[in-house]
Amino acid sequence: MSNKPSIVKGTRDFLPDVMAKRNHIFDTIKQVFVKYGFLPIETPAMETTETLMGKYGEEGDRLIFKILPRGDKLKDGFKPEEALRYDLTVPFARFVVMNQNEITFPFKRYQIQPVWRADRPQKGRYREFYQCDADVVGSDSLVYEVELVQIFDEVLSNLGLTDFSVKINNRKILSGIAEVCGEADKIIPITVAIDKLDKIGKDGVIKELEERGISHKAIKKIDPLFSLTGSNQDKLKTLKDFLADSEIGLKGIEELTYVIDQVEGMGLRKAKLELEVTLARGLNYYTGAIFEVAANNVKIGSICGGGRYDDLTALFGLSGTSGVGISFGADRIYDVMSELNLFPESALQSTKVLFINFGEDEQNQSMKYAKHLRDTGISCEVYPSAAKMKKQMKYANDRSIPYVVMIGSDELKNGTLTYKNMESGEQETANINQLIAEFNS
RNA sequence: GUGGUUGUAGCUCAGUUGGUUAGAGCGCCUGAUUGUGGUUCAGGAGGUCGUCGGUUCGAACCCGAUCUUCCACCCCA
Repeated sequence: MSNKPSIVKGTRDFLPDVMAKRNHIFDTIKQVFVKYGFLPIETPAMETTETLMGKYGEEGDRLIFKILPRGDKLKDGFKPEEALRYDLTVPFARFVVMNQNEITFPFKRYQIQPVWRADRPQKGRYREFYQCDADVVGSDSLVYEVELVQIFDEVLSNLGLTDFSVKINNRKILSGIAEVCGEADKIIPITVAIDKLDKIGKDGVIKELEERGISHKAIKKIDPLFSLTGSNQDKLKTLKDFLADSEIGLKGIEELTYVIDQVEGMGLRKAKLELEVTLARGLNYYTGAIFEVAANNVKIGSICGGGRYDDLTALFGLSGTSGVGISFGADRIYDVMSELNLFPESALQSTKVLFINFGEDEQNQSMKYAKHLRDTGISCEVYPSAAKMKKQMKYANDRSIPYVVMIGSDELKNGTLTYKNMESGEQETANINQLIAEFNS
């Protein structure tokens, strides 16, 4: 009856060498979040279905993992009351409403936890994956949009990415476009269609707009937006003329102009900031800025996303608290970094020294020295038995431990130790204090 | 959710029209080396061919179901 064990579709085990690299990503992100004044929180893996349902568009509900009810409730029509969280933003909105009296606004929080989607897996698309979110609620200041773009730039530059684009747009501009075309009520179908410009091209988008019942007159009006070119400033100018009759559209232009001017004024390290009118994103709670980050030259979906949402907490009974936030897709960033070979060697090392075990007396001496090394902050371990030396050396080699220390009968007698550099193969004899001095130099 | 694709040793993959005992490279284990890993040499172990069922004298190969992988939609990190 011992069937081969299996793992749930779209999920993964992480081995130590993979974890070292994943932690490198998480640590880098966390460090930047902290530097910008964000505070950590966590929320439960499960939320009530009521909290989650209806927040992610029609498609979103389908992708939420529902938890089967238990006991008698199971008979009662299979109505799930609990579900695994689909992202970190909606649970955060719920969190803010419930804890509004304990937190200080503007509240800046970061959160690094897994989320689950009942999707069909593909490369770079998992059913369990981590999001690393930073959000601010309680302020509609555009200062935060500027800072969030800087955070994208700083994190990804620190991770070693050199070629990536931060795409920015504004939902108000999309509303303005729909308004100017006389199809104000069709903003969702319009944005969903033009979002695909990259993928299906201009003709494909036009076809899709037709299928979605947009008038030919409106399509003709939208047409020039498909071939928007030039610098961000050029695009802003063209859009401003295009949206001249739309109050909301002009408001979007004004916001976007501020953010772009500020960011460009201060400069970015590696990121390219690109205004992209066709950037829409599926989440329909966005109301202002919309962000997406793409790694150029790697064929994978977006690696980060984000935007401003004015009404999200209102859904849970707290109005007047605008929020804006971003999310790093750690799993996709991992895939990109693997493909580009960007993980540093140093992300792999753990134990620095292995004590070779030659017998009981030698082991006792090694344990004393190991404690000594650990007290000075050097990570080390003692091989647990007097196995063949070849086996012990191989263990050090396989674990990429850079030094081994040998204490045999001679060293025991003389109060010395022999240490070997595993990379160069050189070895020397010293006493414990000299060894510590060597490692700390 | 729709359509397609993949599965053979720990890993990457061969495997002829269905025909004895299913192979290679790498990795692993043992020895050459009783105080020296990574290199070299010699030897060895390891497979219910994803799973279940069917066709056949006979199935890794043909058929069906199922799971998994990847891809295109949908959507998204």
